[in-house]
Amino acid sequence: MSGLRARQKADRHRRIIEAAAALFREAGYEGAKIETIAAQAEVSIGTIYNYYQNKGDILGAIVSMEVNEVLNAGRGVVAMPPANVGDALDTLIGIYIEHSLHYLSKEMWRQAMAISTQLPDSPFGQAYTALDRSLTDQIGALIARLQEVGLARPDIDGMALGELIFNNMNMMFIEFVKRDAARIPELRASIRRQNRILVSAIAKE
Amino acid sequence: MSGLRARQKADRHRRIIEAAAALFREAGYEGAKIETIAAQAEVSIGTIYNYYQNKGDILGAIVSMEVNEVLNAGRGVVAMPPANVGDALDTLIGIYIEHSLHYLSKEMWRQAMAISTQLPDSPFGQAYTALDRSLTDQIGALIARLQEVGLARPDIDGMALGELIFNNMNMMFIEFVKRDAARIPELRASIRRQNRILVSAIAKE
DNA sequence: TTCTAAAATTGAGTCAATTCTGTTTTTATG
DNA sequence: CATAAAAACAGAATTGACTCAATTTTAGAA
Repeated sequence: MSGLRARQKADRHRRIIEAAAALFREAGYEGAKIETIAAQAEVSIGTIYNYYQNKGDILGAIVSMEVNEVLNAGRGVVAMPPANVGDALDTLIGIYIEHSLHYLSKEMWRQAMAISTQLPDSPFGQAYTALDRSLTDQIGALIARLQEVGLARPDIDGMALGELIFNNMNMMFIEFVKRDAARIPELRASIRRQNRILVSAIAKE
Repeated sequence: MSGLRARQKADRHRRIIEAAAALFREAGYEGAKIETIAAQAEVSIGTIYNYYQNKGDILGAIVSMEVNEVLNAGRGVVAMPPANVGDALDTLIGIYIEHSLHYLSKEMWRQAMAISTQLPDSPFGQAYTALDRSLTDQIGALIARLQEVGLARPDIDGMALGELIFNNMNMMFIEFVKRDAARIPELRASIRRQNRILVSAIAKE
């Protein structure tokens, strides 16, 4: 029985997120004042803090939506991977990266990453760590799949390899969002170059 | 002719850093108020901001000292590496990690990392990126050294491999400082496990 | 020694996130 | 319905990083 209270709650959540997302994009995370978000969402400052522990958690909610979309898109690749290790990795990573700036600007990513290390125990901090874990697992699942279909050597520690690939990709992505001038094609090329070492070590000849 | 002014300047720098380092350790980065640092260092708030652009830059100065020490210690390993690829990497990385909590608490690391992604163009942001680069280069130099002495295959892209190893280590370290309960031996073991994949791919049989 | 411009210091004031407390709204109960 | 407890709201007050205009100190020329 979704009462009035529950409906109003969902509605306010939505309004706050929409107002924040718009403002973050327009004015940047730092430039967006809670006061303005509150006005835009037609709630008071106090209410925002009733819904989110701090400004970072609002951004966190937006980031989570983005990453979950990416994870969904990745499932397709794991289910039917391209027919060689190099392309399979490149395709999956490509999905992650190409998607990354859909809803979030680089500045928003920088803030999100910063908050997740700064406050690892806040709701968003924990959520972000979980999202990273999911991405790592998805890469691990791809490796496992490639081993199943006989494209990758079965004696490789798939889990460790998944972590290695994710960690490298993630660091490269962090450097990418840190430089506004950095471009996606160059990022992908760098990651491919590094993965080549791994690919040659694990692909069945 | 180091005049009075230059001497006072150096002295104030030192006092600010010492006061800040003590307070960051005691009260944590967030818990340390600029006001308190100023009082402890016997300068005014304004003076602190004359010496450092913001609170993060003070922490940055401390982090830089730490990392530079680590880089120095690493030089020895690169000059005379252990006689196989696995041990060589483990020794160098061991130096980095074992040193890491000498002056800096995990909380201080978290803040430093956060600031470096949040404000990549601030003095500290740029310095931090440069330090990462130096560490990457040092790992690259170790690989090159191992190739020279015939322990590693010469056809490997040493630069790309250095980045890969650093990026993975760094992400593992980030996760390490995010969890207060995480311990150094487990961190080293995880990194070793991941590097094993690489070692088997690049060591000359 | 005296004087002046440049450099450095000072701390009260500004700004924006977050907290806190009193008020209003909703729900459940008789 | 009436009402009391619980939940949510509002916005003024607090807090702490950072700024800036006024003041003090230093360097070095006359």
